[in-house]
Amino acid sequence: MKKSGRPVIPRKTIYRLSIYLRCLARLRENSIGTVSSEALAKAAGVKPTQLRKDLAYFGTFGTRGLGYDVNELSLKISDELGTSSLQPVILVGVGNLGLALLSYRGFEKEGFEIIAAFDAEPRRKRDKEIKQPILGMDEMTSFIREHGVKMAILSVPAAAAQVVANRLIESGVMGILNFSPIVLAVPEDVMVNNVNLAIELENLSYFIQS
Amino acid sequence: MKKSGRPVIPRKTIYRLSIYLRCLARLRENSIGTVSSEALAKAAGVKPTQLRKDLAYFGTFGTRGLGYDVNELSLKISDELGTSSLQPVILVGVGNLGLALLSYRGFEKEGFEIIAAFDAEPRRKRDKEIKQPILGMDEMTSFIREHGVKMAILSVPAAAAQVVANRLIESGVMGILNFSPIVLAVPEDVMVNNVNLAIELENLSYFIQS
DNA sequence: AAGCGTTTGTGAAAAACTTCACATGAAGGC
DNA sequence: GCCTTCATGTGAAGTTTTTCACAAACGCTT
Repeated sequence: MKKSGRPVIPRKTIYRLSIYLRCLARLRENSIGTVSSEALAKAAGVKPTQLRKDLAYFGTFGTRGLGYDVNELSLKISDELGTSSLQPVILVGVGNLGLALLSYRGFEKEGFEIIAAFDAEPRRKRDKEIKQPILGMDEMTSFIREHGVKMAILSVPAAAAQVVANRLIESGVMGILNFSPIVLAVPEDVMVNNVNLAIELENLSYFIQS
Repeated sequence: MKKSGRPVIPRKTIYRLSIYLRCLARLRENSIGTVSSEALAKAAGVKPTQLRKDLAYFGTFGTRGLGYDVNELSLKISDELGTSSLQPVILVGVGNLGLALLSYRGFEKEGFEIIAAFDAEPRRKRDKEIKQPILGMDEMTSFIREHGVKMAILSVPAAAAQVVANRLIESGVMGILNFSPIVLAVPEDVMVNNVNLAIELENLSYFIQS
């Protein structure tokens, strides 16, 4: 049975919807009420037709001859992305990077909250004051189940990544933002997004040489 | 006129080459001398045919019936990516995230070195000891020129990102790894890779809901 | 030295994604 | 109320990327 009449929205489109949403937020801050696909596309770094195609996947919101209502479009994209409700996230691996992510005040504004962190040495001295509790790995599974956590940020060393990922998935986590420099093996229904800084740099360096 | 006989290698392929390189490194650590496209592809999370197509863009290195020599293939990919030589990188914006990146001991191993950081308040008290100098923004341009810096990591607040990017580009930077949550407007010959954590999370959350 | 099993390399097909071209609809002036 | 102007929405065309299918080539065994 097909799940209602909705078309499958391509992964790349979803990615761009997030970008549009941020551009729209800036327009709102500047009290701009209406925007054309041309202007919004420029702000997002894409072509106008692409923006319109992206939106067409889940509705038609524009007014011909005029453009899009900034507030309305924000709402519709937010709705589509399911960003309307605050999602609880946990972080595993409180090293340098993990600690920085914990202190990063940019998530809440965007609809996410890191509600707890886990580390093999939870009581290790850390330079920085943070508000989230740092718990031991043995408490992880029960915490995930109790709080219905569905997403995790993984910033443990490479050697531990797969083991920890397995435990996360067993406990009910469905999405992992992976900062470890290895490719995780996961079941099909689990989603992994990789952020690998060395690869990004390597990538840059290749293209600026040519 | 076509620029020598070399085909243009797609961006995505370059990205995957970096991944293959890391998988090969792990095989080497385990003293594995030969690997089939099937095994390597599995480790990298891609299909075997894709791996072979990717390699075919710049040569043929395998032995039919046997597979690839791990050392040789590592070398060839490294060569292609131009990762053989250490690249100097600067970081701009020493906030939470910037500081974490400075402390991150994963770049050198991969052929990059953050040789200096810049901040509007270079003398601000920071909790952590780091080895790189933190300089003022007024010293940035001369530093870039003197050291022939071609790549920069941008981790300043959104409001400052475009202005700083402009200055980086004027000074000679050709590649920017952008952590600010805005889309930078840059000339065609300048390459920007965006890393936006909120978008990655949003992306995850969308796909685990369906 | 020939045959067998295995794995690469690659043209061709398929799928995914982007861009084009233009008809359609809405707002505002005359 | 009609006409002009503007910008959306969308089928079709184009491009890029992935996957398929299979011939060619190598090592190993006999």
